[in-house]
Order: sequence, then structure tokens, then C-alpha cells
Amino acid sequence: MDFEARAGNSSDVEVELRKGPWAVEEDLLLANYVSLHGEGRWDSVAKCSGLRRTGKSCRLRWLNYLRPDVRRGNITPEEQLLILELHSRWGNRWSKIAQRLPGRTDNEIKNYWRTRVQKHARQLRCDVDSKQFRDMVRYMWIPRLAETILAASGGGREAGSSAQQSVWPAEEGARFAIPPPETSGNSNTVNLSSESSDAASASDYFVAGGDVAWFQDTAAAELSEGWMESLRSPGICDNFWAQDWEQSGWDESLWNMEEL
DNA sequence: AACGATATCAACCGCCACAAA
DNA sequence: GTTTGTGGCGGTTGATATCGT
Repeated sequence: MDFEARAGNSSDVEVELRKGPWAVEEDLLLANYVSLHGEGRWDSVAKCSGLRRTGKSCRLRWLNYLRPDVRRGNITPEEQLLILELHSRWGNRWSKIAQRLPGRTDNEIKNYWRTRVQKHARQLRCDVDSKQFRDMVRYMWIPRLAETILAASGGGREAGSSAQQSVWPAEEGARFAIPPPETSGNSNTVNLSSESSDAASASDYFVAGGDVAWFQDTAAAELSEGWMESLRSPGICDNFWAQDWEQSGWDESLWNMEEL
């Protein structure tokens, strides 16, 4: 455990500040203190609780780990979908994004983005902030995730069937293909209107499944606003698919995202 | 089994905004 | 109007775990 000398004024006894991982006793101290006095005033928490930590450190530990409603474990496909969509709208506004994912912390979402999403950008040899990558996320990754969610919930049609397996409303207009989860060589077509039309809520694509309560409650409301609207922008999909992905080598790596 | 490479995640750092003095 | 303290945010780092050879 590292310690750091704390500069105090003449009335303060110089205190050594702890740094690094939190010990169980520290967690208990902090949790007890917050349960008694509530959140906020983190500098007071640090000083009055007996913890030799900074207020910032106490706040961070509470928000990211000790808070009762913090949600742990893998990011679900539904959450991934929401993160991708919200990031495409807001950029690196992690705390804002985290507010829309109950129990998830900005730190967790930021880590997810840096480790998983940016990894793919690197694999594709493009900048994560580039339009090319953003379009890939919006028009390939997000639909694939939606497809995965649909399939997992049992709402998807039989894989490999001749029928269109669509997570989008079948409308006339722009058309693009989503390769199936297994590399069977089939393409599942998706139709999108290139004209603005009556927007179906994103929840429409998931309600058939069953285990979608969370999505309907939280994510769908978000997605129905920006996601669907942008997809309906005239010509936007056409431009994306007009690019020569095959020649750029993208198509090869795009569908190797097994973790999707 | 050992070692290096890579992924993951908790925690820290610096900057900024805001409020109080 | 200026200074100072505090909290919040995003970027970065370092320790540990996991994977591949």
C-alpha cells in the first residue's frame, strides 16, 4: 500500500494518505459512514470517517463499487446496444451515458468502450472517431447486436430460413444485408425506408422475445429517438453501403467479431 | 510448466465548473 | 471581481488475470 504525505497547515497534524486498492476495512468504514450520513460532502467523509483517503477517492470508491445498486458482471447485449447508440449520439460523455444504464458506472462503460470497441477500431485500422468507424457501428454492429438480442429472446425467425430475418420494419427503400450469426454464407436482408415515415419504436423489434423488460423500459425509449431517426435520413444507408468495403479489407475483419 | 502478450478493470490524475468566502 | 475549496468528469495508468505459444 502506498502512502503519500499530506501537506497540512500549521494546525493540522500531517497525515499520511493511503493510495491504491481499498482494503476490506476501508470499505466497511466508508459504507458505514455513508449509510449513517448519506452521500455527498466527500471531503468531510474523508476527514471524519477515519479513512486516510482523499474525498475524491472516497467518492469514486462509493460510486464505482460500494453503492448498493451498482450492477456487476458482463455487459449484456442490450446494454452494449444502448452504449453504442448513446455514444454515437453523445460521444465520450460517459457519465451521461451511464445515467441511462441503471447500475452501471461511467468508469465501467468507459472501460468497455476502450477495451472492446476501440479494439475493433484498431483491428479495422481506423480511428475510433472516424466517420467510417461510426458508420460501421451504426449500420453493422448495432443491427447485429439487435439481431443477437432478438435471437436470444426467441423472437427471431429460424436461422437460415429463406424468410427475411429482420430486426427492422420491412419497408421499401434503402436495403442492406446483415450476415447471419453463423457464417453460413446467407445474408439476411433488412429494409429501411429512405424516406421519413411513421417511425416504429425500437421496442417493436424486441417485444416478440419475452425477456426484454429491461430493454423496453430503458433502452427502447432512447433508441427510438435518435437511432431510428438517423437511419431514416435520406440516403444515409446508401452512402454507407456504397463504400467499397471489400477492397478496403473491412468486410473480412468485420464478421470476425465473435464476441458479438 | 514457463514465459510473454494481451485484456480487463480499479484507481489515480489533471482539468474544469461552480459556489462560497 | 477575485480567490479558494469542492465535486464531477474524462483520460490515463498500473496491477492482475487470462490466453497463447
